[in-house]
Amino acid sequence: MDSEDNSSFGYDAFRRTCPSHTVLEMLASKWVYLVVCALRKGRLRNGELARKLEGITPKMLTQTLRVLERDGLVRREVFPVIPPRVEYELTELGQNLAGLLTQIRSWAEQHAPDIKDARARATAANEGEWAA
Amino acid sequence: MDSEDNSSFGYDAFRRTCPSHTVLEMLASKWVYLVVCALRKGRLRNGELARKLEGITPKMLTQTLRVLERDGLVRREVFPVIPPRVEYELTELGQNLAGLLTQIRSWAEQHAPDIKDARARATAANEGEWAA
DNA sequence: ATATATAGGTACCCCATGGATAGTGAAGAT
DNA sequence: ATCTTCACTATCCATGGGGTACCTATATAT
Repeated sequence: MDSEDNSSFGYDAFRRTCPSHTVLEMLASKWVYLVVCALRKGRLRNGELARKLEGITPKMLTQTLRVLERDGLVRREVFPVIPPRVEYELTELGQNLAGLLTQIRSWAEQHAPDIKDARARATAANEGEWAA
Repeated sequence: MDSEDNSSFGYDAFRRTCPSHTVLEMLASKWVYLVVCALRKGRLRNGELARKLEGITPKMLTQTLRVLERDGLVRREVFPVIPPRVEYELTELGQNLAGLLTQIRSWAEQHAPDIKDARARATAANEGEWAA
């Protein structure tokens, strides 16, 4: 009587050892979000992704793409030409996820002002605190 | 000509300086996911959360709750009794987000097997690699 | 012939963060 | 008097996120 609302298949992300927990850990990354969103509308090259994701370093980009490839969300295609050409695209599983992540991203964009306000209020409250 | 698909309000999570980017960073945390999901069905005490979220340490629980409170997603209510009693519940904004995060969690639970398989295949492929 | 640019990625280092463990305070039960 | 509960804090340590520099192999420019 405490598995409650887990979704139909016996998987429960609240349990540390559950596979879905590790999936959640993998998804819990800023760059995973953004890379998946960026690939949503079609395949992109490494350099194109690097330019689109402002502030990502080559290392983090590669690392993130490797994880996504390993987990079957992204497909990597190498063209044996010089200079090298590598393209990345979402798999079907990745497309599926991209829909949800895009919703999160939209939520973040829509509610950014609310959260900014909340933070400002929190800061103000804390600064008032030393007076008490 | 490259803001493309950002959602209607001029916010763009791909830009490092955009408020929505910092919101995404805040959401990109395993414990934020799980705490918000856990609070979805009603207010809970610190200890109840700790028991529900297997593996969370008191420090991470408090830290996560403080962030969520600061950002206006969670409300904290203290009852001045001994021993202390503190309850947490989602704000309206938090409820709103919880719907999306629960979808992600469901997705993780549904597709955990797919991803487990993909990881197994990736590992097998890498182990075959030394033979080539 | 040498130098430079390109594209994608690796190697190395550093520090911030996640995470574990122990401690705090106040009242009531034993 | 000591122990227990509850919600935290404080402190320490290790992991890994993140930055920078470098590498490879050719085509082009000089």
